Amino acid sequence: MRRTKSQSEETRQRILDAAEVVFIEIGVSKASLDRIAAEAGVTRGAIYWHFANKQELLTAIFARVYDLHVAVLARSFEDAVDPLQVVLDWALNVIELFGTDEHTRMVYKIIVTRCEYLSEMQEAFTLQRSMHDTMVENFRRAFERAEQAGLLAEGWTAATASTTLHCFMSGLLDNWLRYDFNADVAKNLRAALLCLVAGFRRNVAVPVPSEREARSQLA
Amino acid sequence: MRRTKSQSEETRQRILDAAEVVFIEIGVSKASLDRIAAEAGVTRGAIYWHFANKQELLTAIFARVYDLHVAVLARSFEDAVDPLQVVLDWALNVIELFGTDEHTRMVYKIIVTRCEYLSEMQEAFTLQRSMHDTMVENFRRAFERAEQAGLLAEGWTAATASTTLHCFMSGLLDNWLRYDFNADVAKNLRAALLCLVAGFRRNVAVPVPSEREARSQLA
DNA sequence: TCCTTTACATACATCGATGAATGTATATAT
DNA sequence: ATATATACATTCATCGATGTATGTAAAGGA
Repeated sequence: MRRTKSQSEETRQRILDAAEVVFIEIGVSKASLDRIAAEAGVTRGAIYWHFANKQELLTAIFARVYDLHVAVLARSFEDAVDPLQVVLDWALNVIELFGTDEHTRMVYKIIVTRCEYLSEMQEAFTLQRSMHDTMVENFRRAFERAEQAGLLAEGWTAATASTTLHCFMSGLLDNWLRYDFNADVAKNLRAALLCLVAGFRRNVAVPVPSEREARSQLA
Repeated sequence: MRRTKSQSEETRQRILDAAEVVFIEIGVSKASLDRIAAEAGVTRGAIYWHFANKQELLTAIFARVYDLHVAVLARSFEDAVDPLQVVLDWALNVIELFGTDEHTRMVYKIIVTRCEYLSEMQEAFTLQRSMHDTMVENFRRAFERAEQAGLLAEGWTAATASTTLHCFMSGLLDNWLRYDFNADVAKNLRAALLCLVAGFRRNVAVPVPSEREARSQLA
């Protein structure tokens, strides 16, 4: 029995949901389209109707969260007065994105721990690359502005501060997704981030902002 | 023609080398034993003689660097006077391990980017787990000692400092292996680490130690 | 109303990889 | 010197997964 257009879109979404689940469960390489179809309550025929192959299915999973993803990454970066505050806000935004959206978490968990990072997958990894590249570029620009404005604490340069925060964020996400952090750990991570960024700032007495303050400045 | 014992061991090592190369090249899941055998200049028969299957071959690759790995991780941690210096030294040791030993780099690159991190692989991931767990535990203990000794700078707690450094190191290694850092980047990473750890210390004027100083204290 | 297209399900052919079975020449123990 | 275990190479059977081809019932346009 043929479905209506909206039913078809439902089927497509169910397939994507099922693929996420199965990929997480047994990894991308071992996940057969048959297994994914069973999880979605359809047959392989349905999958081949909506997607050319497993590769395209994987790409589609990533594409589904891409817009939300880009929206967070692209938040204003140039016009703000205090570059260190901007950097902090941006990092908090990323953490909040991962804390809020389960699809984002599942997709990144798949990228980080459930598939192999090969050049042939280039297209599928656009999501991860854009995230990484945006992070590196944003941090570099902001910390250079901070350095020129004399905002950086003794010892730090734009390069070292940028590298430090970038590695911190990468490791944070990697650990989060690899070991399934709970809410407590996430809270601790935010606290650590606040300390870290505060430490970049010159002449701070006890400047660690409370989380409420930090979040109010996001609004 | 049957080989002598030492020849046999040579063959085994050649298979392990070949497996590393092929795993890096096309990923663990797509790597067939046939391809690995060809790379090693033997047939699948030789591989099945030395290893039960691909899984065991993977485990053997990891086991080959395990001793070196453990030796670095286990370096003295309790008896040193300055816990922050201990933490720095330990982190520098890890960086040096990865900078020096190519097998370690390849093995970790395989773990991070060329295979799927599933529970069934538990045994194979002992290496990575021990590294991670040791890191977390060592950092936690050292920073707690530092906190009790009043060594931590304003704003930092043992928990946040430990988390920060742990995430930094995870992200550092992840980026290193994922994007094949060159020597320049590695130098920048060491500089960033020195700044970061210096920032953990209370009442520092401009205490960022030169790299030479830091390394001399390792000896 | 009829025709075409859609949205799948079903059936089929193929292929690569695995693992086991077997073959074989030689090192090594006795 | 002979026997046996070793260190592979070769062959074979099997199996799961893929992709395609075909079937089909209903949706939607004319």
